[in-house]
Amino acid sequence: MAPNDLSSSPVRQNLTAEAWAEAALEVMAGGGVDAVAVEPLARRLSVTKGSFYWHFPNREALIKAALELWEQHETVDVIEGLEDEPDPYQRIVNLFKRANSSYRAGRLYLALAAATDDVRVNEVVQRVSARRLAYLEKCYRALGMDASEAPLWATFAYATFIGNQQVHRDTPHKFPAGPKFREYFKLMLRTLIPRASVPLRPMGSDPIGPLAGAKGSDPSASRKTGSG
Amino acid sequence: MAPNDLSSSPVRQNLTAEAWAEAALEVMAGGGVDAVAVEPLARRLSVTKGSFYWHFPNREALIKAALELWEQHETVDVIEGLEDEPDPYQRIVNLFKRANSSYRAGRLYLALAAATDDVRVNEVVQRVSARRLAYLEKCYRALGMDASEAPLWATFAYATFIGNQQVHRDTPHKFPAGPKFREYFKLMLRTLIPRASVPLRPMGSDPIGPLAGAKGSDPSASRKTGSG
DNA sequence: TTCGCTGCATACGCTCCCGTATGGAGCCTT
DNA sequence: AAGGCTCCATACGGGAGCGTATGCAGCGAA
Repeated sequence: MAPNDLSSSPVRQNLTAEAWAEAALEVMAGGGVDAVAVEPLARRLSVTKGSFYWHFPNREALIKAALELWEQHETVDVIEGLEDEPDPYQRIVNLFKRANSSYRAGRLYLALAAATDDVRVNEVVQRVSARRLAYLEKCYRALGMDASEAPLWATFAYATFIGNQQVHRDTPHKFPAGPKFREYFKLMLRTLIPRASVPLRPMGSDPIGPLAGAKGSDPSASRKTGSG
Repeated sequence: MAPNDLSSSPVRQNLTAEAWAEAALEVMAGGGVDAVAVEPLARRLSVTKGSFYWHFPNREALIKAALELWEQHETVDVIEGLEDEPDPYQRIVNLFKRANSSYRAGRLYLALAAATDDVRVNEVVQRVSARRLAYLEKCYRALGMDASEAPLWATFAYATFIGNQQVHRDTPHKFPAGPKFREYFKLMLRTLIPRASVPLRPMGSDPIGPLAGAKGSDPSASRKTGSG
């Protein structure tokens, strides 16, 4: 007996706490931490508050869980996937590619970082930002820079990462798209990765690659690609 | 209960609508547009809602007025003060100095730009951002760049402006301060203003100047200023 | 079948905020 | 001094969201 098909029937959803946290991150990307409300989130998930208060003691716990989930996404998924690359130059290139491809993740960071008043958010954002900066500094040191130069270049490069996401979000039609983006990308690489001091690798041709997110991230890129 | 003992204290404040808008911008810098609430704002100004609804028809009008005030601050005060400088190189330098000095204004921009959901805010932010980009592009063209190069360099430089504010806010203790900031500043100038193509002016020594905001903007900078 | 646990629904009181209505004190005019 | 205008206080109704209490269906175990 009991041939209950849980997969097709919407009766039993069995929402996990992580599903609530993911949904919280979703709305955080649009309105920041203050946008996380229990009842609207429950409506969004087609349940009621009763479900929420079973998984979480209160709204505060949801925010905490969401931030922890975000920090884990940012560190484990992003940084750890880059350690394989042995060439420090290519590591920075990969960082650039990631920074410009994950449009949604960038929006989440910007939305979270904007909550200046919230102490909980600030701590997480600070850790994430500091980790990125430290990783970039390590890359620049691997390129041959000393301890006084590397932090400056790391800050410079990271500021450009973040700033690109900001400009891309604030004025999408002004941000380089399509072939112009490839030009822009190469310009940033030439400028932000000085290889004059210690030329570890020649790298003459094109180190960029397919640029996965450069097309799908900007919808406006399709209308003005008539440059042949 | 007729005689109120408020006679000695400032009974008559005569709050203007602009004062309300300024106060709204104040809280926007910390929590974005959603943080603008009438009653808390009234308590902040030591009045009641009765005052607010005399100057504004509703909360929406306050937000509209605050955004208009902000846009005016951003365009009139910031851009117009730079047109005097004839040298395009020095104009960009001045832009850098402003971007790194007005810490509070930077926070306001970041907080406003984070409200992705709000259409009213997006329009204003887009105009402000586009104006800055256009101005920077004009500067680069004045340096001798053609119409294909200048937008890329303008975007590059502007992204670095914004990114610096973001990094400075998110990880203040990691951002270069004091003498390191001067180094960082010169590094950005060298990198972001290519003068190799058309050297309009020699500019040998130090074009930076006092850097007014570099000290007061970062509280952590006071502990490492061992030169005085 | 009965029991007990899980996962969620329903209902309620509370707080905060918005917007309106109304009154009233101060000041200015005539 | 009497009326009118300005600016704000007070009081009220309504809605949205938080947290709690309680009910209730499903499912496994005995």
